Amino acid sequence: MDKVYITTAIPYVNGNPHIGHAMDYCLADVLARYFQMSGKEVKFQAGTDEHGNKIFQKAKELGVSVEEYTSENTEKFKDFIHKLGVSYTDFIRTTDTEHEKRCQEIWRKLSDHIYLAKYEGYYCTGCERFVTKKEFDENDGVCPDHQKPYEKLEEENYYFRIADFKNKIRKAIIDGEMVILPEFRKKEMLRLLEESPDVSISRPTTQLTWGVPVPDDDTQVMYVWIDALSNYITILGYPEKDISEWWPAVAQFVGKDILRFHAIIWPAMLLGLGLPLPKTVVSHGMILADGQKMSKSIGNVIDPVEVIDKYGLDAFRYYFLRHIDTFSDSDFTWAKFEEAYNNELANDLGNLVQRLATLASKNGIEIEDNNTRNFSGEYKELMEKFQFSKAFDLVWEKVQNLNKRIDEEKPWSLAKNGETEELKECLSNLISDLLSVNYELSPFIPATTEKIFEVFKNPITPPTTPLFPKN
RNA sequence: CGUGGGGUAGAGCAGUCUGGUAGCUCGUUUGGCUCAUAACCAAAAGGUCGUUGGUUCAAAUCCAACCCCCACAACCA
Repeated sequence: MDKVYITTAIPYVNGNPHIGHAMDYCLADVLARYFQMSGKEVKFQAGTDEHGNKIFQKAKELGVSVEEYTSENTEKFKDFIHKLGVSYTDFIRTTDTEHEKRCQEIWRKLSDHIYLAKYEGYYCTGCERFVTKKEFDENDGVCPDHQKPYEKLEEENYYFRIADFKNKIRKAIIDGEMVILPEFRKKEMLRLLEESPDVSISRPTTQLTWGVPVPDDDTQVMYVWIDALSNYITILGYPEKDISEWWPAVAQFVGKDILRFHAIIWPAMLLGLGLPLPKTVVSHGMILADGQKMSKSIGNVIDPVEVIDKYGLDAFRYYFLRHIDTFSDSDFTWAKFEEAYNNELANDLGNLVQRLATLASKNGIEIEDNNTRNFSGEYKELMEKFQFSKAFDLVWEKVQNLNKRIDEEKPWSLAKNGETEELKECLSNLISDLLSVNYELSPFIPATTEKIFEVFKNPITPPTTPLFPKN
């Protein structure tokens, strides 16, 4: 049996789960369910990124141990993932001991490409971070948040020599060995690749302690990259285990904001380890609130949990998988959401199920349905190109066509005229086609499609409460 | 000259690669149906395709210049 591996970006647990994380999970989940239904064995990773100063400080502020803090937050993310109905199979925390050990092994294996160098720059003791030259100039050398002049500071860091891999990465991207989606991001990445400097991958312990220690140097701790990115393979047991049955991943889902790390640093690491590159890196767009970027300060943040609590999980999945484009930025407003909910979920699909079930049950129709179901060619093609919103559109067209057909074939007239044979055939066909459509809807809105399959088991019984109630 | 995306009916978008009567959804108006969650179906109205110039028998689509909006620029998606 074919095996496929799908990954999601691991969120940094210093905040609450938000809509951006939800996108990652939903997209990956649709693909996972699709592959599962296609008879593949699926491994689906999810996890949390838990190291770094921000988390360390946050815990300190709250007066709890950092272990307690990260555990609590990880639970929040797990709850969130469950709430989204995500069918992940494996969960990783970067604080897992196994992960930390494996990370150190990975560091050792990459050591030919790692060097120690001095970094000199301007540093704000208030922010506890270096600022860019540009930022320094813009603020006239004084931190606007702390009203303190930046200090010139130098520190020693380990660097990972991206330059060693640039040619190979470029070639892999161009040849499609590692596909970057969407296409326009690929171009952007190729350009960024050319400019990519070697990347700093450690911090002195004087600055950062909450992280994986650098092997054989107790004055340095790993900075995010090797620690976080390696999760995709440490979860599979790398390096002790042979991961070739799962790796390379068929798809790695990331937000466009972190695509560059997954298209440059991550491939460089893999090449350094002698591992194949992921087959596809899928970058999804951002969700805008009424045309604007969501931000806490503007106060226009859409909380996915609120949407789910108000309208149900599948309504959420429906909107975000169909009306939010898979690749480019799309807009969310409550008005649009409600419109889609009422017109499409309730009127198109909910009502279709209701009217067909009622017609069948009133006329004592029994369904003989032992067809093996499968996905249409066009649907498969779109799904395998990760064009989920397009695939969803395609299926929805079929839903609407069924409503059309009912109107054309007028089963209620057949019943009135006592044309029982014709009636039976008409309804059986309609129901059978609905169930085929339902099958294709399953990766997107699994709970609803399960209910629909339930409705059309003999004896056919119309849902007692609407699938998508209005108000 | 930082990089990338975009400007097409009231709104949201497709069409641009591979030029050839401008399309979809919602909304609006009108008609039909009655199985259904006042749901469903049909039809109509509505656009100088950002601007200007060029290529062509023909341009939303190719070329050039310009205007406007948005995102990104080491992790507050």
